[in-house]
Amino acid sequence: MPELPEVETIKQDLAKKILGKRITQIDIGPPRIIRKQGSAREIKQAAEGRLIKNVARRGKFLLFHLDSENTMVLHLGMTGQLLFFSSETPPAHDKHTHVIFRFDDGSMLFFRDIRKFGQLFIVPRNRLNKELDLGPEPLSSSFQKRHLTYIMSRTTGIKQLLLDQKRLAGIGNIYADEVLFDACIHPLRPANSLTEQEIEHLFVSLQTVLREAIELRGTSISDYIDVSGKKGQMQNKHRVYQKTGEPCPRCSAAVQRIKVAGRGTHFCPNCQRI
DNA sequence: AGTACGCCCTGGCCGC
DNA sequence: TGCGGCCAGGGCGTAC
Repeated sequence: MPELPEVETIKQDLAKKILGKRITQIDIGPPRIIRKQGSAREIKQAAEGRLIKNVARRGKFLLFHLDSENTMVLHLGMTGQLLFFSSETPPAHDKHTHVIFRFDDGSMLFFRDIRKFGQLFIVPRNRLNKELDLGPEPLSSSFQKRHLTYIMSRTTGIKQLLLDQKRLAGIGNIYADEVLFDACIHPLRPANSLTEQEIEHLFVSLQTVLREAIELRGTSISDYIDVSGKKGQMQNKHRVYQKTGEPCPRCSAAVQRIKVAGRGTHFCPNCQRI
């Protein structure tokens, strides 16, 4: 599932490929990738003929700033993929390809999404923050420990809080488990029960785990691939996610799996005490 | 306002 | 071998 590191990898690759190009045509298939925020016609109307001025990321959202007052926003959901094809490489387009962006140099961008949890919509740039309604970026240079302390000042379980995009942007199920393991914090701990040292540790773990994941170009467990179709390597560095029963790399205790907020949650019962 | 839960969707896996 | 049933989960709508 694409989380912050995967979307960041896609963003960086995509910027090199489509920055400054003009969208000549957008073909949108029948599935409801389009949902509420605007019909297919509205998206075509707003984006066709426009230049890609910038490719950015906010949380798990990809942002395509157009040469107008609008930004085209894409969320990859659980199984979304963006595949770039230069004009020389004829693409293999299948039943899971829901949107095709064509550019003025003949290149194309395919949006595939098996489970159709993805979203595509247009937002006027001045309403973007309000529409997305996201917490701070954990890797932003302006994100400081005191911000994390503030986020943690509630009784909600720590994992549930990390997954709440309104509190902190970009963390999904995989990195929530990996970050909490790195910080030696039990996923069910009430957020406001963390000590100063634990918040410090969590703050550092957020940076290290997410940065390493970006360096390794993300986690490819189920469907994630980059814009060239290549897998990331971070799954090889996972220490607890989907390692139920395997020895903890720190203490060799068996990794446990529980359900938290409806999500499979993996942790070391010895290193991460309640 | 905060929280809990069902729903969307498909492929993969399990058991019979 | 085939097939029904269940599971994975990000985000949103609904209920409390």
